[in-house]
Amino acid sequence: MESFKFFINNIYIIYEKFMRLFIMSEKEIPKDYDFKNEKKWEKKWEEEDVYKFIGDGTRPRYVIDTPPPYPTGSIHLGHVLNWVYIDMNARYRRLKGHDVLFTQGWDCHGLPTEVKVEETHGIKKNDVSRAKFREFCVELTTGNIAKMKDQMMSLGFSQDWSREFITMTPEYMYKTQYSFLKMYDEGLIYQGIHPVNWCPRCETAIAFAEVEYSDNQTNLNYVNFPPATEDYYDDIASSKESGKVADSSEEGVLIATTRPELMSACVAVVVNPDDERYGSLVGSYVEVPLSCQKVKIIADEEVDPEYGTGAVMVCTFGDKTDVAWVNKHNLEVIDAIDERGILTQAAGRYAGMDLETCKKQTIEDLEQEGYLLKQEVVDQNVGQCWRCSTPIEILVKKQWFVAVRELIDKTKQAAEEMNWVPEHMKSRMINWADSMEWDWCISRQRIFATPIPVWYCKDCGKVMLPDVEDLPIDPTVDKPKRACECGCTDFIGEEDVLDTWMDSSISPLSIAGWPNEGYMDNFPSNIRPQGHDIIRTWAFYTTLRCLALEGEKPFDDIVINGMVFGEDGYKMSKSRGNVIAPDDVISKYGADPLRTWAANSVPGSDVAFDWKDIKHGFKFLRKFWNAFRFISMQIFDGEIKEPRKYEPIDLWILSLLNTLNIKVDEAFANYNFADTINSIEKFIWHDFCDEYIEAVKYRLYGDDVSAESRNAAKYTLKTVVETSLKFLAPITPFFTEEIYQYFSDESIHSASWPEVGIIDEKALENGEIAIELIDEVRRFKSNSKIPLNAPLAELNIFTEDLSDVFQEFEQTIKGTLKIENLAIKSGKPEVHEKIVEITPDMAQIGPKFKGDAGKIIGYLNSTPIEELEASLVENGEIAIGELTVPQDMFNIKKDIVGASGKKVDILQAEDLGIILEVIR
RNA sequence: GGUUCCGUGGUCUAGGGGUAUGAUACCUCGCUUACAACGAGGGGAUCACGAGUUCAAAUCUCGUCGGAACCA
Repeated sequence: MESFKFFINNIYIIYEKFMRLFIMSEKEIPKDYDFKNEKKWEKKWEEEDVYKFIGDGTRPRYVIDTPPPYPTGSIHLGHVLNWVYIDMNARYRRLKGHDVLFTQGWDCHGLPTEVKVEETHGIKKNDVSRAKFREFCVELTTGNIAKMKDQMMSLGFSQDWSREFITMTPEYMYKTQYSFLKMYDEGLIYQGIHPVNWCPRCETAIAFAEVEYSDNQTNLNYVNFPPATEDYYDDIASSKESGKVADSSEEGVLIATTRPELMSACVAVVVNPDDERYGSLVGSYVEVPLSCQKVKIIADEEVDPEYGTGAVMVCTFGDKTDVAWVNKHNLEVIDAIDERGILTQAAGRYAGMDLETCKKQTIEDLEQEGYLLKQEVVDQNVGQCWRCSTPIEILVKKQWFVAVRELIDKTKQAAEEMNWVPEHMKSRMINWADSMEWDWCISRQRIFATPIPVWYCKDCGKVMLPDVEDLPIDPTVDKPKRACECGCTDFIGEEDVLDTWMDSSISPLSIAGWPNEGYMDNFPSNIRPQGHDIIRTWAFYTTLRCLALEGEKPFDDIVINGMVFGEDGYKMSKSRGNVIAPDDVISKYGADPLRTWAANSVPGSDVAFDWKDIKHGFKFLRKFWNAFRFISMQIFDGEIKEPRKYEPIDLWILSLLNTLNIKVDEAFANYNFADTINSIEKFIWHDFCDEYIEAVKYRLYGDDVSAESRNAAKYTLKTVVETSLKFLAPITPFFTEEIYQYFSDESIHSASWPEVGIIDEKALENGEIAIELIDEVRRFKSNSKIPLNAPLAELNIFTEDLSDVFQEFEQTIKGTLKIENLAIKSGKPEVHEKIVEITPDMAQIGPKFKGDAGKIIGYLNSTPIEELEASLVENGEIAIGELTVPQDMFNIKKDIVGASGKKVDILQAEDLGIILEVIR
């Protein structure tokens, strides 16, 4: 019976133990931080609508003009850098009590999507109807957006997705087309001709970025342009009609050209204004050989007098300088080449030839008719089509334009009014605005884009616009509601579409709800975050458009992020093969370490990706986790009250914590992101973990510690962790949420920025001194191979002026270092000091002795140290000739030599000016 | 070709008139009732080069060389 009772009893004890273990384990913190939990928090935030913009004006608004990326289907590290800045900013503002409008847009339209669709469906865009082709594009884009949205969420970006905007939707097209009509009405949009880069083989316009340059050699032809006789011509028409042709042998101006085949499109001859050879000829006329039009000789600094003859013919369009000259001097335009690279009727007898044949024939004719004087071989840099290497031509095409030049001054003014971070980025936009020579060509010969909302009357060609209430329209499908003024009811719909920058350059308006009433509440945006690569596009166009449409600058602050470089030091790009996918990083380390990498940078500076930075961020979070796990064993096991009395070391760490609060707050507000993460890291890792936790361990589990002191330690630990989590929350939202959930049911991202509590200057200063002393003794233990937790019999601190401080921290010093007897004494232990090094303190000596400073340095270097020491000991100064330098202008390093009878270790803490005597 | 920025231990970086901060890597030592993926210590930089201003230059000025981004 007894044994049964014993058995039952035992069972009960085991059961009880098991239950305690079970209950404990529920509360127990996992040994390692598991970043796979990120998914869990993502869901929680979404379900709780943590990022919803309220917009009722009860809280100050903070509106972010988020970049709408191009939906390629995957985000890259450049996006990560840009969006981490945005997200930190958004989260910081929410903590500070703002109602944050942070949404996400998608800039859908563009050539790459069209190309991709052609690839995947095995078609050319004209093989199917425009509607069908667009449908394919929308389908592809919709899928890509979904993928990128997922990736953004896995990075913890806190957009309010209920306000997402997509530029290919009818709602957005309405806004883009409305903006077109509004600017057209104000005369800021017009139709005109414009030079474009053209590949005659592919028969398509190509962007400057698609032009490849190649070096080769060609002939420079010296051609005589004889003087023109005024009455031979009617305007610039050929003199041939009158049958009178200038004499080829009569000396006019000798032109050097590599492109004689374009002579029929020659509209002027240009010389340098300072070129004495031609000074008297400027303003007079010469006749172009063969095609016989009369052209004027004009002057321009751009002409290099050293090249060729110093006289250049301008034609439509041999190269980019021709375009510049035609514009600048308002010259005629002659289309001599067609879209296939064939000479037109304008080329007279050469019409129908291809360029190469024409060139050959022209040279032959020039020679025969006595115009060609000389040929020489020169190096040439030819622009070629990147796909087929055909030399590109510059053709003129009818296009739609925004009258940029009318708005330049206003745009510059607006740029001046914005707060640029960093400041120097402003000059990029100002310089760009100043260099604007051509208006903004907004028409594109594509399909997947916002249609240009105009029709042309079939009879009179007049432009017909839709009514606003009918927008959005597709003029290739929809018809005008009215007849043309001329009575005609037949119209041709514009097939060209709008440049995609026409969509994205109204983002701050669109985000604000424009053009609906009330948009002014959310416009201008508080902040525009973007990369420096698109200052000349997105920042410039947005500013221009918001000024044109609503007469206001689009945003107050513009924060510029740098480019992301690969580990090889070059900008990340597929062609270079140095790309790291964000997903690779996330699957190995989680999103937070990637975010700390991005955060550890400053606006405007390019950032190199490096795995070791990711690992470093990961290690920091693990360190924080371990600290939390350690203190969790202390702070969750009973009631902790706000203490009435703190120990001095508590006041030290709390004062540091509150100083950090101010610093991080300012750093976030000023976009000094590297400052935020670095100062938090330094505080947590070194001040808190390495110093404070070590210094309070004895209070947590020592036997002879008062309940009051123990409680104060626990309360301080809890306060530091809970508070610093909030500083870190904008940077590492997942990690901080995970820990915060042990303190609160609420999300940390719904919390408020912590109040700044006590900052006790004296505690900061004295705590620093005490910590230094503790470090000194710990180093001693470490160097002497004494375990850090082994007791020391005696420590005597010899100090002249710090005895109060050490008295104050006596318990902490004793407890942390396990010292049995601690004494604070004045004077010195029975040892003596010897000066081993004297160096001048230039910060003092320089300003005082000026030109004589060199003498002092020389004297110190050339005089034996014993002599210097003797002088200092005797007089407290060193005399050098007529100069007298007091002791405090030197940095003096001393050694302690000899000791008393007792076996002691002597330590010097030079910075504190104290001597420690340790007895083991 | 133009505009803007940048050259600081092996690598990355802070600072921006008084010889230099931190990280990382490396070497040595140590398992300390959270963390060895940790802690302590150590070596390692004439701050790209040349000239100028100054008592004093990594720092200011000019030039040279090199790199990057954007634009043409």
